[in-house]
Amino acid sequence: MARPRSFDADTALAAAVDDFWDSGYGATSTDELCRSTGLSRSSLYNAFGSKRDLYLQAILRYAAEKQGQRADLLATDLDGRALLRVVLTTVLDEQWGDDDRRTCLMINACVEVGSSDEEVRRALADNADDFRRMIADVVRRGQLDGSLTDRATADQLAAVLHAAVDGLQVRSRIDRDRDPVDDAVSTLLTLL
Amino acid sequence: MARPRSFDADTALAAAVDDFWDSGYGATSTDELCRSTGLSRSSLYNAFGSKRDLYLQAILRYAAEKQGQRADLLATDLDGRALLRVVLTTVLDEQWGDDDRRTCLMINACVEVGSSDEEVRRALADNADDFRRMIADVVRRGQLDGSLTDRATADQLAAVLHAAVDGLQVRSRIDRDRDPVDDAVSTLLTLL
DNA sequence: ACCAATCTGGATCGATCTGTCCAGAACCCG
DNA sequence: CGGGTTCTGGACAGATCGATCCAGATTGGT
Repeated sequence: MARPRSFDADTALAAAVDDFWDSGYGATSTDELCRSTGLSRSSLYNAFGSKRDLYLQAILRYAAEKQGQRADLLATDLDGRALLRVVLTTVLDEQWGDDDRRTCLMINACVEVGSSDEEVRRALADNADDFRRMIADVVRRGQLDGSLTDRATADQLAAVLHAAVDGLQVRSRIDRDRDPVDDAVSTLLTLL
Repeated sequence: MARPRSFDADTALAAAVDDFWDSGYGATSTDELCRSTGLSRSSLYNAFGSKRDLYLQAILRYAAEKQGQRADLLATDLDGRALLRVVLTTVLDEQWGDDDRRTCLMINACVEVGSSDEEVRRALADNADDFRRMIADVVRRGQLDGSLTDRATADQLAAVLHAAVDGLQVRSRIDRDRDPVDDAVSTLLTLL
């Protein structure tokens, strides 16, 4: 047909994810996106449409990757309580392992764009639902094996756990010491 | 001495708070700040220094106002559990009453600037500490009057509650229906 | 080998950004 | 009432923004 692309679109998208994750949507310039992806402006716009379209695709890619990681975690044979602790600490490990202690890109997007872009909002809501479903699966496992409370349904507990881990990520942005965050996870688990 | 100011600095600062709250630091232009405050560029820069300085002052003003509101809540004579529910729902009422369902300016600032500005970071951390202290006071009241669990210390429970309410605010940015958020508050209270 | 189609580099556009600067207006004090 | 000081409006500077456009390079199909 014609001249083929000299770059891999998904590799470029991965670089864009990192940019948006670092700086958010507004503060990431198209120049920076060209630099990090290695594409010229023409190629960038030709491949992804606009900065906003690229942002949406970056969010979808990030969400898909997260969903895969969650499936991996569920494949272990830990009891419910132990697995729940792994789930919570894994999220925080990722954040504290990063120099800038970035919050999950989804949280950043919730705060920055919120409901102002319906497609983005839907992507964020879908991802949040997936994450809560995964947490609910873990809680259900714990309720069945007796390691977690059944004073509330798995879905109800998952909503609380999801909120708590998101809030702890926000806190981790400004805390210097991780101990209080880990303590909060332990306290939360003692309540379950 | 000389010509006096033709505007009230705190009124202007209040307008700036609203701008930054609406759009964050980066997406709020100095033109918009001039428009909402009614000041010319000269007056704005003369009074507040720079956009970044104005942002810091806006955050400090917002934090001071929040701290006053918290003191008011503590002055009621509800039992600990009832007061805790009021505290949590008050935060969410404020958000859901807003058309854009803005998250607390402090959360926005945590996500957007994080630790990249040490003065801002300190202001955010101080405010978070204040809020947690207030929650701990409420929990302590509930532990003394027997309406709340003492399976963990008040400080430990406050850390969990603070994280949860922050996470629920993030969720509220993209949820269309408030019920799941209220349900999460109820579930959280059943665990205490 | 040549045509048609796509991709790419880079210049460029118009808008917008933060911050500065200066001339003149407004005021207090003596 | 006048002098010295501060405030104010608006023009301006210099940089950067997202997006477009076009000429030329590169390819597959015939």
